[in-house]
Amino acid sequence: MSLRYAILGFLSTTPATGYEIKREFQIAVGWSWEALPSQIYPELREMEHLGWIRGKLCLADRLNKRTYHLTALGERELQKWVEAENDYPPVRDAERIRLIFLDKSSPAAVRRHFEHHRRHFEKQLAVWQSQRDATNKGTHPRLVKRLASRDESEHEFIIGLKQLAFEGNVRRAQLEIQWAENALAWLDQLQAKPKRKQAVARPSTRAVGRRGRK
Amino acid sequence: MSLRYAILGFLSTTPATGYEIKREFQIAVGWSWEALPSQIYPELREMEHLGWIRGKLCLADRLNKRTYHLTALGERELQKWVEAENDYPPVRDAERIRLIFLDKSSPAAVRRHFEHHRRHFEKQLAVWQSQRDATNKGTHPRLVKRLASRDESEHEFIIGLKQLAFEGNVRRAQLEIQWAENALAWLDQLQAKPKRKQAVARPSTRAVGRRGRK
DNA sequence: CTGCCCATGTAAATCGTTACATGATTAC
DNA sequence: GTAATCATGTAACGATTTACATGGGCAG
Repeated sequence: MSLRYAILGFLSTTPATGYEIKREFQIAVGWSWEALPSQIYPELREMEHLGWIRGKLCLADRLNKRTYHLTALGERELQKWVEAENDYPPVRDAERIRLIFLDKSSPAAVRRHFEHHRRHFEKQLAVWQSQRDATNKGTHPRLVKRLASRDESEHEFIIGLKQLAFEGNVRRAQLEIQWAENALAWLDQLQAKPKRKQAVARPSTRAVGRRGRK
Repeated sequence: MSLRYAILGFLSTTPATGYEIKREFQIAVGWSWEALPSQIYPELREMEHLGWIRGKLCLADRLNKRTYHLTALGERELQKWVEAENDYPPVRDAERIRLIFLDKSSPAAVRRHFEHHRRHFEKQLAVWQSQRDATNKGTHPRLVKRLASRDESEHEFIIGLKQLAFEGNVRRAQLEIQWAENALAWLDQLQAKPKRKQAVARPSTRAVGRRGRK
């Protein structure tokens, strides 16, 4: 049911069409909720039916374009939801399951696993960083729009919350990259001295924390 | 479709009944895949039908108890899956959506949000730490079982992978706790000097990294 | 006039949750 | 005997993905 509120939040900054929502929600990262048009359009209909949003047909464009905006009820419902205690989803991590049972595979296969992991989070990091930086510089377009309708005295608070959100996302991606690099270093070490019983190399608990990024 | 392989991996260490699988998969964290009996039992049936596992009725207990073990085909299918490139799930983070749109709420409501976040990950941390520690000390029961059937020369590799997995989970939980504490410190600062325009407190990018844990 | 982006959907299938159901065994 | 735990499910619902469908506007 979170998709509903993610859309509602999006519309609380500015009215938008289903297509515009689709664009933000389809970009793999950046927004914190991904969804496809086949879910978005029915959800918009449903919320209009509930009276949380209202859609206006833009005959000006002669396209079949509907721009939705929040109603007073929709605003209240959004407010209720954001203040409610968050319900954390169950842990489901296929990457970890794979890693744990890769112990019958070659080091090369394990290496591919970590390299893919690193690449994945490097891509995410780039997106989160650009959002964070735009937020810090005050050029984030959606943040700018949101500030426009609010009193100056509230700006510090509004900006601060976004900074925390994006900074947290950056940190998460950095952690995953560091972890993968630490794991790759461990593999290097294993392969370098393949048959020693002495001085066993274990993935060091300490080394993870150091910043060894190139 | 990952549930199938999570179960398969579980059974690759030791044969088990649906109920035993259910117990591990129901514990909120600890295992990296949560699932309920209503999903597990049908999945076992289906995999038996596919010939990946085989179930034996334990008449000894006079209970309707079926113990499943991997077939050679099942082992191959598991191996294929773990080596396949991981497919990362879409980003869906209700916590972040809430945070971003909490900007019309009171600082007290925002504080509750961060405190709940910290509590949630402190609980997770306790579980992951106990698993990591048991792995490091060599007392993790499932790891011990897995090592038993494998050649001594493989042990270092097998143990190392588990350590990496659990260490990564510990780090993730620690990151979330640090982040929440940093956020709470920012709130404190905001409320301490409520109306100054000078020396604006922003959620510092630097402070997150420091270790300020009690 | 072709291909791309705008713009909106529907239908079927899959994956996961919630609620309910049943009976046997074990500890008090 | 009665409550907890063992042990296995089924049915309905909800959320998400995949595949398919349609048509207008605009640039080359």
